Amino acid sequence: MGRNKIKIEKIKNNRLRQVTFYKRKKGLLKKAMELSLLCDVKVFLCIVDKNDKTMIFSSEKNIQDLVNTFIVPFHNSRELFTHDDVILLINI
Amino acid sequence: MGRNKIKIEKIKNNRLRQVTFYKRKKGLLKKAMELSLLCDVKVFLCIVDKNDKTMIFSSEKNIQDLVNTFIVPFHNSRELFTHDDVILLINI
DNA sequence: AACTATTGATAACG
DNA sequence: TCGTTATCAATAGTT
Repeated sequence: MGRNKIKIEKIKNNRLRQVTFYKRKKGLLKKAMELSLLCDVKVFLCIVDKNDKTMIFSSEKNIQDLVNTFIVPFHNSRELFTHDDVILLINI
Repeated sequence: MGRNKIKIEKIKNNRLRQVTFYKRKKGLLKKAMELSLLCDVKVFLCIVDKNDKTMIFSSEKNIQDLVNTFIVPFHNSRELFTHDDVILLINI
């Protein structure tokens, strides 16, 4: 989308990559929130940039709920996707 | 988007909610993958539905990287957003 | 599961 | 980091 279509690979230009990060992070955050509200599911999103600045979205307000829901079951989860898995799933 | 604009609140019709979940989960997964690739950042996404079925996307393939990156720093993260925070941020 | 009309997200620019 | 705009992408309702 936008003025041109871009390839999904690391954006080499530093400034451009930062701008895209700023915008898409916001977009992803919004989508995560919408999914949890619309579909009444729990969503946890964590983004870590190169400076180790960490951004977390959690649909669970209570910190203990958060740990119980997302951290504990993590070790025995049923679906774990990598980049390649997503590409297969989305049929790009 | 789509044929109509919808309110961001729990979809009451069960079948419709399931269909929307299927579509939007896929969309969110794609956006998460794209962000991590385009901007070279680490992304971790976890969705838990009402049946406790858990879906995880992680940009980190190595399980230890995953734990080090997303689980350990979680307890001292700098930005933690709730639904309301996102609404303020996105200016809906 | 497909289709498609329509809204939403965003690449380039400022 | 943020606003604007042209354009592509995601998806709500339909079939």
